[in-house]
Amino acid sequence: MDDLTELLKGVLEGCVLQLLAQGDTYGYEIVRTLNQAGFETVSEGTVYPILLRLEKKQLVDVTKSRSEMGPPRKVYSLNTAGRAELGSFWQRWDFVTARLATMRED
Amino acid sequence: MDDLTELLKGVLEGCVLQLLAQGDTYGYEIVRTLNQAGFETVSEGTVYPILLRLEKKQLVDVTKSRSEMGPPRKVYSLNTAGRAELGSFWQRWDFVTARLATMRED
DNA sequence: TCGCGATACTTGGTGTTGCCAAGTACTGGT
DNA sequence: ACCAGTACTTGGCAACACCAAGTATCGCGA
Repeated sequence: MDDLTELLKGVLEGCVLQLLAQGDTYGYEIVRTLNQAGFETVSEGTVYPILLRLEKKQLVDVTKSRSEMGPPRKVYSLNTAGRAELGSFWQRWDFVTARLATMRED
Repeated sequence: MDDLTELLKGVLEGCVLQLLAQGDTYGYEIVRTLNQAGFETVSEGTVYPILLRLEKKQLVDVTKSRSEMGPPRKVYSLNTAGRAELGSFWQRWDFVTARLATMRED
């Protein structure tokens, strides 16, 4: 698959929100989940900035938790504002996909 | 509808390619077509750079044509490379939408 | 004839985003 | 002591949509 970079703008943040909605998790795991979900080239340098952004926008709560293997994890959990933002994301996504589907038909 | 800016990255160029695939046209008209297609806030400052980009990438052929109202138009027509790029765009788009649909289900 | 509005295109600067590379640091196994 | 795997950070880059302002052409009404 060709370069998806531009098409992923805004989308990856939505993906991370969606993953967090399915249960608390942390950066390193999110990277591997996204890789298995088909976004094979997404790496840590992409995901961690997203998480820092979500934190700054106060869409997530953060707790440190010890790990058996390696340094402590920053475990993220979606808060109320985060769930609202996720809803807004899907709304915007549906809007765009609908318009594109229409344009494609004509 | 909220701000779609980030979600439109890469998408608008695809839209322009798609419009050109449906017939030769020019910038000013493309803006209005996009506006009527639901992308109401897309303006000239967004569309013209896309057209210059397509021209630079040699995905379109350009011909000047006089207009009854106003200055001459730069009429764009999709060439072979442009049609290939459009196909590639839809392929990438389908890829992303499919992965997002899956992530949403789970 | 003078300006005004609609048409039509250009360009410089801005902010956001994904991406790459490099670095830091903790842990367990050999 | 070393190394691989785990886990997070950060600086710089390129691309894109967007805004604002500017330029230019034409037709029409005052």
